Amino acid sequence: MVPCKKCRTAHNVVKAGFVRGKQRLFCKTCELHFTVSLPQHEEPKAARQTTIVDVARALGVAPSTVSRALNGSTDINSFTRQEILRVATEMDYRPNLLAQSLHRGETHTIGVVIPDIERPFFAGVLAGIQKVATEAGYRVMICQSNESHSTETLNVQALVASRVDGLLISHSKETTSFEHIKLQLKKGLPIVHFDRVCDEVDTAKVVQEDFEGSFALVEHLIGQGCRRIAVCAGPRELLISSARLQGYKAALEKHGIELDESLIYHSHFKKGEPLLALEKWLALDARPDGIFAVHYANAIEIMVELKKRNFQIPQEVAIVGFGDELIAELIEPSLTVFHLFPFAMGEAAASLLIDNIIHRDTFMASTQKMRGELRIRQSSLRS
Amino acid sequence: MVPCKKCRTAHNVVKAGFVRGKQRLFCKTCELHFTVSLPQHEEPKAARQTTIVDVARALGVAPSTVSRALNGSTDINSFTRQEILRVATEMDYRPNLLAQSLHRGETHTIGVVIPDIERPFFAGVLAGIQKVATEAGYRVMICQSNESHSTETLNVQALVASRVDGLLISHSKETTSFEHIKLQLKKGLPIVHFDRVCDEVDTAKVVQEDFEGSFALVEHLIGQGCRRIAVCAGPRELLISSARLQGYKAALEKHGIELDESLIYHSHFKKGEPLLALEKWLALDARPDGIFAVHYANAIEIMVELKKRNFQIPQEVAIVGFGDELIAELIEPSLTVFHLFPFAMGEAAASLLIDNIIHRDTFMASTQKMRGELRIRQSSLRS
DNA sequence: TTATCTATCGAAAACGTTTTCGGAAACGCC
DNA sequence: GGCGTTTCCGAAAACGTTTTCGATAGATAA
Repeated sequence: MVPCKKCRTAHNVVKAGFVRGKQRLFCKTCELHFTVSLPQHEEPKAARQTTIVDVARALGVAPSTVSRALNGSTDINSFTRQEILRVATEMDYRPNLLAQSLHRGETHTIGVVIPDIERPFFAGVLAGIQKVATEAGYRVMICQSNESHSTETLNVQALVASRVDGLLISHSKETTSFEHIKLQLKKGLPIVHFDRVCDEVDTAKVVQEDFEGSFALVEHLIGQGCRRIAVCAGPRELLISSARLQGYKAALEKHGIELDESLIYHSHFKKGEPLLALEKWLALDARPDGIFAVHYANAIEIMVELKKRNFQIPQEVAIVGFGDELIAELIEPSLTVFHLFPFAMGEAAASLLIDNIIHRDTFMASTQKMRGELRIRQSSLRS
Repeated sequence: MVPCKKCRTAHNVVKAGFVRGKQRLFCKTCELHFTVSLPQHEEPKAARQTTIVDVARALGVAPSTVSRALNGSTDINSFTRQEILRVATEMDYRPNLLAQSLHRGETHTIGVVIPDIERPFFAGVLAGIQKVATEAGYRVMICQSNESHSTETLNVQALVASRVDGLLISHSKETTSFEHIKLQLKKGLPIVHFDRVCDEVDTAKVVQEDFEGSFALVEHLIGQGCRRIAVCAGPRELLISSARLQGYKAALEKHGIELDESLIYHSHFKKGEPLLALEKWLALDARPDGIFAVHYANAIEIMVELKKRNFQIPQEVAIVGFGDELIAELIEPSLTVFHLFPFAMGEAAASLLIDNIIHRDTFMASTQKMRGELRIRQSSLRS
């Protein structure tokens, strides 16, 4: 019935069970097992991208020769090269980056993990990263941790699985353990921290003037006559929070103002939270005459609430915040801030990372501090 | 001197030139060319990721068997599977996504092209895209066109070169030719447009209520007694601009207000530009008593300028804008807007795309319109 | 027994590159 | 003409998977 695939005759072919739903046969002459494949209505095979092999075949040369022509190797006749390049463009050849990456062991892609892409600060950083990366021929893959430690860990794993050449990360505020970072670092993955860095590992870092900025803001408040300055601090776990709190304390100390723990409130950058702090402060016998929020958004929230309650700003309470956005300038009164340059931070971080990737062995981890600017506006100017 | 690589004797070996800097030799007995490679101080070979082959070797099975165990094939003994899984986790095996993608011809990655990541609207869309994509097991690669047509084209090419499985795109305002899109579409790449769509091609689209929202805003102004309503329109080239302008015109027409071309100004969403429009309008004999900006940021700019000049808002001039941000709520007077839901738009677009990718042949392109909301605030409320 | 069947596995091809190594031919020089 | 040289190119391996196809052993049915 069914002819053997080898001897083409059917007289010694017997059935031999089933495999994966198909009838199996055995030719006793050839001692060959085989299955009958139905004529299989041949698919029109959606037009593939042309490959190096296609180009080679079209010219009657070897794939390796085409590769040589494309990659500017010297080991090739210039006429041959020109012909190959001509045909390649003619056939609209585009190298398959996957195959290239697989072979070369590098993807020319960098991974970025940020807490929240919707925060203007991080969006700005991203834009800076994109710019530098693109110019250097790198692609960018972005993940959001949504301020969750477990998501952050998953993000890192996903990026590593995609074989990114390096990692840029700003930790979630939940993150207190850095095993996921240490693991990759041990495997040799270049990693650069920015903004919310981690001091447990030896990576290059880009940070803000957290201490200096806070110091400047608080000193400015003192200069305006404030003596009871409350602070809406950040999550205790974050390094940037404590650095900013240190700046606050240092400014007080310099000017001989005693620290009052009841004026310190640790928030989590969450909406509504600063109002709890405010409630607490307003209930004090001695109310604060100045408020410093380590996140400008918190400052704005507090200011809006104070305005609602008819407080005079800055006369009764002066307000300043860390970080800046258009809104801080447009709100009334406009908010005194320590202005940051997120775009520049992104550029710096990406530059460091790419440096680290390229000079993997000689690269020395360093910490770069981005300049910020004290921008004095109406919310604190008592003159 | 130097022994032949084959016969191991040196007595018939002669020099035969140089290749790539290395001495070349020829053994006349074996008729063999070969080069002498210096003992090459063996590199310690930076610890590779463990592969499927490593796992296979550790267990004495074939790589295909390991693959089967990992992929839940039925063609494997359950004990074997367990052993393989055990050893795989023990050796911390992670599949190489590059190799998988190369083989399967799909990357489980989607590409996104947006004009500007720093615009809160697009950041919101991105967040929505990320959420849906991640849940569906897709990674996201983002590019910015910076409102440049050529950059946009390069972005698309780069993403295609990275072999993304599909494309989400919101066009730059420069883009009037869509050849780069048509080309990829012809090659069978699933593409979904959002916000700034293009009606020349048959793709699935997600749009805002551009017409309806504008209509509602302008009708609201009319309801507040405005009769000379100026419009700060968008770039002529963008579909969303003309849709919004149509909404404006339709509202006027419905209420029997004659269209006055001198009240229409086409801006490019650029900072400072709306002020030129304002200048023009204030120079008119009959000044506008209402202003509609098709971009809320323009509305805010205009409002800030009018306040500087001591205009009464909304009494002398009422202002409304398309789109929303926290700043619109906090500025004084707060701005009446047509509120959008960028996150939801991102979710919808990503869902459509993934649908398109999975059901490539049966997928039918459709246009989905996102609901918006008229949010009436102080800048237009005269009562 | 013998013919068939099932369960389980390995070998090898394939995905699209790049790179290594050697072969063929032509060239130069005594 | 013999020797050393250079130029240009092809074959094949490698990157890490998945998939196809056939092989084998034991089980079952005839």
